[in-house]
Amino acid sequence: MKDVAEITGAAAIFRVVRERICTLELPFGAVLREVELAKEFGVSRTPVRQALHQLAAFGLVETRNGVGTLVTAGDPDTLADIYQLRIKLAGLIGALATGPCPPEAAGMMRALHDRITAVPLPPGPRAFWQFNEERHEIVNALIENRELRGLHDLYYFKVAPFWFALYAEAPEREFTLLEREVRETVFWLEQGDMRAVANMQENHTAMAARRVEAGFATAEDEPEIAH
Amino acid sequence: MKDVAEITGAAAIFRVVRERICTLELPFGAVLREVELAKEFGVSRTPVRQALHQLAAFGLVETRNGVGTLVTAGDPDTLADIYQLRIKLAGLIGALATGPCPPEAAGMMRALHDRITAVPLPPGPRAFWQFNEERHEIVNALIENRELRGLHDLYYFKVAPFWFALYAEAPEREFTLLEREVRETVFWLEQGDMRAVANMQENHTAMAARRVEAGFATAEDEPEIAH
DNA sequence: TCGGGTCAAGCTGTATACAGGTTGGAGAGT
DNA sequence: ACTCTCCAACCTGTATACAGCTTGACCCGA
Repeated sequence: MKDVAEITGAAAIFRVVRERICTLELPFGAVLREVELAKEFGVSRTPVRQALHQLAAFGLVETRNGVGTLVTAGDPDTLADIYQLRIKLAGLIGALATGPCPPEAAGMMRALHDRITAVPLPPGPRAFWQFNEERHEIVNALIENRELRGLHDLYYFKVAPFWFALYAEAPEREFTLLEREVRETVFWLEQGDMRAVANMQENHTAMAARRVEAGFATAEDEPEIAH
Repeated sequence: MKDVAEITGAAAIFRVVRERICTLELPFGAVLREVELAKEFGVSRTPVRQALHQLAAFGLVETRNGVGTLVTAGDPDTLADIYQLRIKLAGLIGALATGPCPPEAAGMMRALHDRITAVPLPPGPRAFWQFNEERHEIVNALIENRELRGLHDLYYFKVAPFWFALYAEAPEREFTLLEREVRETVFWLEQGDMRAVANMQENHTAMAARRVEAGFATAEDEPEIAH
């Protein structure tokens, strides 16, 4: 009756809404109404509320009584805090790594790289997002410490909307950087050096942080639309 | 009508249940029933469910359909992962510290130390818990990075039940160690050295991890009750 | 005596009805 | 033309009713 891989109500809604936020399909400040989502997913408000509350607990949305659920717009300070921590978390991947990385990861990452280089330039935002999503999942699965794995995943989605916004500014630059990151990751995975993979993640995250913060600063200087 | 400091329904229930778990008032495997909590707090099941789902998202409880909500019993591997990460998070406090610590923190910690040394030995588990809770809150408030602050707080409650179990084994030892930790913290806070405070936190957390894991190992060796 | 099937009690998951809060606009007064 | 007031529409928060699942006890048969 149902799809094989279908997840139970609230979790599915959680994922879908999270992806919409991360891909800016729901931009900062967008309002989510429980009844609309309930209709869309064919359920009552109850599971929808569950998903939204969980998103709120993770800081991606903010619920206001009588108004709705708003996609959280990060101020520059918060953004800096998030990226600072995310960089350190990437470093911890190496610090908490005990052995060499499993060999199948290199193959998966190489397959991803092949698909990235095969795609006609420039790919659409959707393809760009999915490439990075896949990269993230492969790397994330390598983290042995379950708690760190959860945190690394959590903060990936927390910075994702800011990072994804860069693609609209400079698609070819961001795509080139993604290809480079995947290529370097393939190299170190084939060496089996988990520490190096982590260091590289740390570097690329730090670079992304600088680009995002620079973009944020210029965006702040621009006059507001319809002010 | 209501208490001044009263928090809105679900958040209050969340805190109360969390504290009960951390103080082992609700031991591992204990079942929570929504209707019971609803009666106790004088609300319907709805806010109770909200609180329990949030606790589940943080890994402190586990909800099973048709059964109830069970307090999560950590296996040794999970416990090791949690402590490993918590130690690293303590280290990050120093790594992300930018300036000297605010002077009022030293005064608060010293006042706490005075109360600890003034209490007749040995204090009850409740007093022991509250002393540590207060120590944690003072230190946690010093963390500048909001994200790290949230994580440090989260993992404090995640290891709390395991750590608190040590008190039943050796109250005087644990109390002495707590007094020592607070005393050392006062010293470094008065020096204004945030890095040193963080290093000390890291060391004390690592020591606690060893004691907890040792206690866990012996507990595993013992025959199960009513096996 | 033991093993298996059945069922009822009790729990969580979901849907719906109601209460409380917020907001934007209509309309009267200046 | 402007401002203030008020209110109706709409949204979330809460309570309650119903559906589905789990489990342990009871009972029957071998």
